[in-house]
Amino acid sequence: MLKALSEKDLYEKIVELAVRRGFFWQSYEIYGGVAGFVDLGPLGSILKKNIENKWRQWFILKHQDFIVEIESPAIMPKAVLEASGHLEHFTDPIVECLRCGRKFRADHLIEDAIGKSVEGLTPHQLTEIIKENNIKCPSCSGQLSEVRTFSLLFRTTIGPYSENVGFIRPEAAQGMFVAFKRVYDSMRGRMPLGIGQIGKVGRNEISPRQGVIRLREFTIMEVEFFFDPEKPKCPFISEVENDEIRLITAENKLKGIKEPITVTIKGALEKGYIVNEWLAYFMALAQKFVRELGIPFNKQVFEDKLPHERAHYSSQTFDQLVKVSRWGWIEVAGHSYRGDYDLSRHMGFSGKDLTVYKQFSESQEVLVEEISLNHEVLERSYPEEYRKIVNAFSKRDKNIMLAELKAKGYIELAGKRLGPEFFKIAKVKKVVKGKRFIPHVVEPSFGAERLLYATLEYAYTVKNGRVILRLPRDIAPISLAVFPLVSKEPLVSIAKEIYENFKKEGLRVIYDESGNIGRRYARADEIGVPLAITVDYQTVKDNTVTIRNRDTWEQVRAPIKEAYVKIPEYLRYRLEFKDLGVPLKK
RNA sequence: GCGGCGGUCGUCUAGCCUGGACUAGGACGCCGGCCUUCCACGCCGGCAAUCCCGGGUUCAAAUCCCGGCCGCCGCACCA
Repeated sequence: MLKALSEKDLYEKIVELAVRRGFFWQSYEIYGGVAGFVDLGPLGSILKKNIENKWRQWFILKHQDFIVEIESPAIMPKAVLEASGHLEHFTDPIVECLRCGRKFRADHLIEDAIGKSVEGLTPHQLTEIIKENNIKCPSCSGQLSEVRTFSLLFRTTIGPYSENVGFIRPEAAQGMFVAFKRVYDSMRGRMPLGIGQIGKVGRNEISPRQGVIRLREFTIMEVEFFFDPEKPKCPFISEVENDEIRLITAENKLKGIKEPITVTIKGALEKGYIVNEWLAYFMALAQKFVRELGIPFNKQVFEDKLPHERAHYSSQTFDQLVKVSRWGWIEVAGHSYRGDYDLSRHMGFSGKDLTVYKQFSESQEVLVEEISLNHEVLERSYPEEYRKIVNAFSKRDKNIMLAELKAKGYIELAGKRLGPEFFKIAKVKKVVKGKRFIPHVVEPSFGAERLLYATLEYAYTVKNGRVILRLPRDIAPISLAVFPLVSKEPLVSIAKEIYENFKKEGLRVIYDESGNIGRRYARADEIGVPLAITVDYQTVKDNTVTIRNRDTWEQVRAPIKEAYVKIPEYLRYRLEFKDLGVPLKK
């Protein structure tokens, strides 16, 4: 234990390197810092953009005819988060012990004490239950405070009126649900349709203490994928069906088994471990994407979340976990089946039609839910407003009213909130040429900063006492270093010219002539520059340079002209190092 | 938010217990120069810390005391 405390762990080494070389550091340092916020430095911001671009390749560009990217605001009006359920569910009821000061989740505490579910009760009701049952602090038996709520949402106000409350979004998803109809229309009614977004989100964590791993403001990369629930098949599943993934199944978790099983995507679908093909497809892509960041398959696992562990909107969620040194398995992505929860809620709360229409090839008989008024109950309860209500009902869209009833538990007509008892819902057979439906949604959602950290951790290696960041060469923030062997003419001029030419090719390049060649290689290795070109005296004679491999320290010699063409190919993994030139004898 | 421990150049650290000789020392790094024909070489010079912030005790505070901030560990929390 003492040894563990005195020796630096990998996390500390990464943080030290990150701070020193400009990947990331704690924000607001000169004012003492604030927990849960980081700045990305010059190298970190490039690395993050490269990770984002790789995500883009895997999730957007690969499917660009039907998955598109948008940007929506980080600040949301209250109404959106009311509809999404975050205002209600993103809040924890908390009680404090008046004696020892410990804080507890009030609902958990009560459920433990009286063995009954108290889900959905107000803080006031919870306080009453605590009093009635004389529940005390489980730690010191002290008196408990009133129950209050702690919201993980960052609150602000919009404009000059303080009653106009807004929040920083806790996920990018809601912006995409709210904009669904616009995107759907601009994509000319494409179904299935994916909407992706990369953006900052905020969650006001109570006590984030895991550096870059647990942030109050971070970047999410997510796709909301909308499809017809009657056509849940993914046409690309054959591309990935033989891929193996490691799954911690719900079944095994309930038995207390936390070891993952290895199954093919096909097997996981057949056995019902994964409920939907699209979800499975995105999980397969997710695994490959993370693999390309340098995190091997056997350091990744998907954990099926049990109902009580899932977010309010989800009917199945897999956490995608990767192994890191200090904290073990951390979640880098969530893969959720959100069903029609979000669109239904927004339809009910906004009163806007968010269904899509599909036409049948020929008329079909379908079962349709139809809502009508329960006139008897209505007339008895509201004899005076009866006619007004009937009138209002007749003017409204019946599908939207159905959604409103499901989302809110009531429909507002002529100023009255009418619960389900005022309506009749019948399933009727109809012969129609098409129908409207609410798309279902599957969501792969990644945390960019966690991926960035994990990427650094897997890249970090030590060779001969020197640090080498073995970043995948297509995401390394700097692609190439150019050095004169010694800082003398004409080597310097030649090296600078080569440096300029690579910059013109659009590469991120560094030029360095300080110190000696060994030191320059070492500095480049430490920030993960995959290749280094060195101009030596032979360059003066025959226009060849040496190219050095960061990972092996091997060198090849090649004509400069060839290097301009081949190095970009190497960086895209289209060439291997040996293809760059002839091996150099030591 | 509670409890324990900690916070000194960019990084790692010496000093703190036992207040004064500290103008806060070193190493690495970084910058400039010399040297150098391939892996943190050598030499010279330089940059860099009002010792986390604020208050107190004292003739005197990096050092002792109190509060705050931040970090680590444990508890709680983590849709």
